[in-house]
Amino acid sequence: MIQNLTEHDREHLQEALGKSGQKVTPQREAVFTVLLAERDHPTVDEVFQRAREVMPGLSLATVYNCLETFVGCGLVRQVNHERESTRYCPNLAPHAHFRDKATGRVHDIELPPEVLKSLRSILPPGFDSEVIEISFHGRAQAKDSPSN
Amino acid sequence: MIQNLTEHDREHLQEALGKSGQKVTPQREAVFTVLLAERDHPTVDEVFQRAREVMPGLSLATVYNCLETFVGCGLVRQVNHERESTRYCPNLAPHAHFRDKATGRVHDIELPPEVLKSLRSILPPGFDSEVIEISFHGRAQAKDSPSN
DNA sequence: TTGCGGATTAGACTCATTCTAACTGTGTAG
DNA sequence: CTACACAGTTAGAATGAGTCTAATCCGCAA
Repeated sequence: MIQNLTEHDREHLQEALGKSGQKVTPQREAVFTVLLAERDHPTVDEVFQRAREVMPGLSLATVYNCLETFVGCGLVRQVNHERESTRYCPNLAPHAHFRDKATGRVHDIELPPEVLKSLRSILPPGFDSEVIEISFHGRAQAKDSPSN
Repeated sequence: MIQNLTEHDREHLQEALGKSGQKVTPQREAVFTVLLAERDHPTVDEVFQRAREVMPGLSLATVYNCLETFVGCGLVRQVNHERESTRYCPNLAPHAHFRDKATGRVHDIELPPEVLKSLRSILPPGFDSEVIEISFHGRAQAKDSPSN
């Protein structure tokens, strides 16, 4: 079940929100509590359901707002970051992607075998990966090179 | 503009489709041609628009079908693989994610600094990345460890 | 009190994707 | 030749995550 925040966590919340000029509200506290209670990468809807157990009047929109706020002040990370349209590419060689924030363009980045190998090596025993997706997000000054 | 497929590419298409018991159709050819013509990681809708220039009657559903078929027989890769609900986690340390196909669960995988560094090193000059997302997809025999 | 502004709310809306049911065209058994 | 099967295609409806909007709430300052 959902416990209250520890003093430490409440301070953490307050400080992070304060830094970007925002306040602790009961709703934010509830959502944050849910996130800390069960660290299973919940979806927005799961957060909503769980938080409602404690605060029945809470609205879905508020959960979206809270999570956005938290991400904005670095309290929480989004896992499925890029939730845009799916894109396709015919480049089958192992490669990473780089999304240019400025242009929205996606560039292919070659992925040397040794890097791929070092990546695989970080998986604990018992984890068997078929697909690895790597995507960078940032800015590219590069000219319009033939991506892919 | 959209050229016809080279003989080589047509054979490639035919072979890949044939292997999984499917046929080359004019629509599939058109969609494949579009993918090869401009390798800019188009969205489904972009593929649709471009393919329509050549085949005006083509429907959006067919483009979805074709792309799914192509991915299924390994002709094409999906870039934005996981298009599920966005998930959130309060683990701010650099880490990768592992999605267990069987359970749908997401596990955090620790990301050692040297691996992170080697990843950054594959970026060509001019590419400046703020965020790196790494996600594995596969199966985990591991017990229900506190994913986080 | 009054008014302001940030936060919250319900519900409408958007938009990518999926589903459905009808239709087409080709191949094959009779 | 005929007809049945079946994969592929089609338009449009349905779904579902996420966003937007306009109304309301609430604490605080004048």
